[in-house]
Amino acid sequence: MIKVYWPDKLARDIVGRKKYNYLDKEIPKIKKFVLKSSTSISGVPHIGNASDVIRHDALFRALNGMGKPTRLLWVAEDMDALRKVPAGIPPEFRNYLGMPVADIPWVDDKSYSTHFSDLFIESFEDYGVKVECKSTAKAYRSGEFTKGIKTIMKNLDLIKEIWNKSRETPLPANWNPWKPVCENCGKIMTTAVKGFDESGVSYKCEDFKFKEYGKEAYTKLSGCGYEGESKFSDGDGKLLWRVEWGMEWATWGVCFEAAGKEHFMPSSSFWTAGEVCERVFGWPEPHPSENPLQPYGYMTVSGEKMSASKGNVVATWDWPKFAPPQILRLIFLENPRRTKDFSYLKIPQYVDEYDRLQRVYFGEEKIDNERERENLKRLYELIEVEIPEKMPVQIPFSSAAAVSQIYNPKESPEKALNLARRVCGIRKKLSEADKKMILEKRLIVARNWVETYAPQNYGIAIQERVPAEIKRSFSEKQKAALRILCQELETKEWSEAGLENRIYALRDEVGISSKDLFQSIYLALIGEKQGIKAAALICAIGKDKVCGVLKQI
RNA sequence: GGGCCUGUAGCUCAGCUAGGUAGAGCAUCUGGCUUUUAACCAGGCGGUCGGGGGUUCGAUUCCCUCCAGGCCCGCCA
Repeated sequence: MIKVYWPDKLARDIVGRKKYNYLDKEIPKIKKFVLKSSTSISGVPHIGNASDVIRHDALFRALNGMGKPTRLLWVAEDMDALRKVPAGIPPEFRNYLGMPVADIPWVDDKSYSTHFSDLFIESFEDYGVKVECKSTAKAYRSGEFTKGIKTIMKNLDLIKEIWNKSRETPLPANWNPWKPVCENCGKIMTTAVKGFDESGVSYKCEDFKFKEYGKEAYTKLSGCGYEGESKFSDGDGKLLWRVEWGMEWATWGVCFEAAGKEHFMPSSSFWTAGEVCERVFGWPEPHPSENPLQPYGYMTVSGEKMSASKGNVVATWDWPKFAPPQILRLIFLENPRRTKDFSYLKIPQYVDEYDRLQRVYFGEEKIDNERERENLKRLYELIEVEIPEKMPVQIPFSSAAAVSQIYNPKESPEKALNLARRVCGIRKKLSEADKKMILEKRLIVARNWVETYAPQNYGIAIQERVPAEIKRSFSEKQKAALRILCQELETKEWSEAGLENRIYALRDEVGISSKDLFQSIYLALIGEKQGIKAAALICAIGKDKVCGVLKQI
């Protein structure tokens, strides 16, 4: 029996679901399975935001794999107000607090939210994610939600009954879930509804106090005092969250949407929205309850939640510059319910894991246990951006990092490629496609990683002074070889290839083993028993520095 | 104070929803590699499965409890 990877299992659960959860009836046959992922655009969309999209995409692939017609929606929650100016955004944006992010000007014709959501959407391609993009602001204003809003307004008593289940104080008699945008000042947080009928509400723009994320004190937002009316059919406003969520599901026919754990607390939004979805709209709430994916945990960086307002974020479009996008998919698809603490130093290890999965997939690495093998192959399919036709050439990330420091792949691509080939013992001739892949997907990426996130001189740190115990450990032959090497470096100009030949010849002249010779070179220069291509290393460090070290022997 | 999730080798994880004397990769270590010495090959080290109870012939797997970590607990989305 082959164990089914969680997206496949979840996909089967979704397809096999029979009944409503609040209504005693059967779910009609579903023609198209709609998955929804959404992101609130409070600032720079970061890799933590991508987790929701990537996990839904895995499920999307699983359903497609079952031959089920499926749509994957991604929704920008851009009718939501800006509640805090995130780190990295000019402080003047304080003036826009309380306005829908879709209405805040950026540069050119872009709004604050389209600026960020466009960048986010463009970056989806790097991760192999294809989605249909939606925006709540557009949906409200284009009339896409008008029918849903009307249904809500016809069923206010029922909605109050549902919502009151999770409240201590019941909603007041004149309560209405519509939140208008102030026609005068453009804020949505400051509008207080004063009355309503079946076509709209009347409101006054009043001062509003709220807590900014991470702050104890209340922030006061000034209302402009304007009194006006907001018609539901104009869509210049939004429904309160719990109601909005349920209405979205019904409007778009959503079968599944995972969300962060805060939505799944008892009496939290998922449950209210679900009941609204079924009892008000008659659409089955998206596959709820315990499942392998939800509620999912967030990504933390050194123990802190990654969030736009804290500023400890990596933008989704920056990640591929220093790590393969498949790695991010891997991190999010493994153990999805667990909170992930991330560190840049773990990247080489994750890349090794990815490479291994690729080898297993192409049968280059044998896994005896059939179940495990199938599992790993499936995981590879789900994390790969585009599955290659045949097994690609692999360069371990740590080797790539070392090579990229000796020859900067951006400045001398041919030299870096050559060295990488020799370091990794690749004999076959590389095709142009191989070269491009190794250069762009590995060497340049590794170099960026080293420059930005890795310890200085990752792997090729030359030691200024040779420690006494290392000197003492050298045999007479080793010392002799190093002295000769030093002398010849000083008196002659060497090419890398020439130097390599000379080192091997030296081995025979002095009469020591390759191991002893190479070990002494590496121990003297970098304090390690092994190292990368001695000749290349010496050339990269420069003969002056090398001789400075070797003279100490 | 309450709720939910998580806790398996140094690291990342599998196994746990049909309970049967602990698994993988990476790292580390050892050996091999006479122009592939950070590649590659062979091998070793490494965990009383967070602690304690219980059910059972037998529990990492089921139940209870404690501990630790994460997240959440607003007429915010």
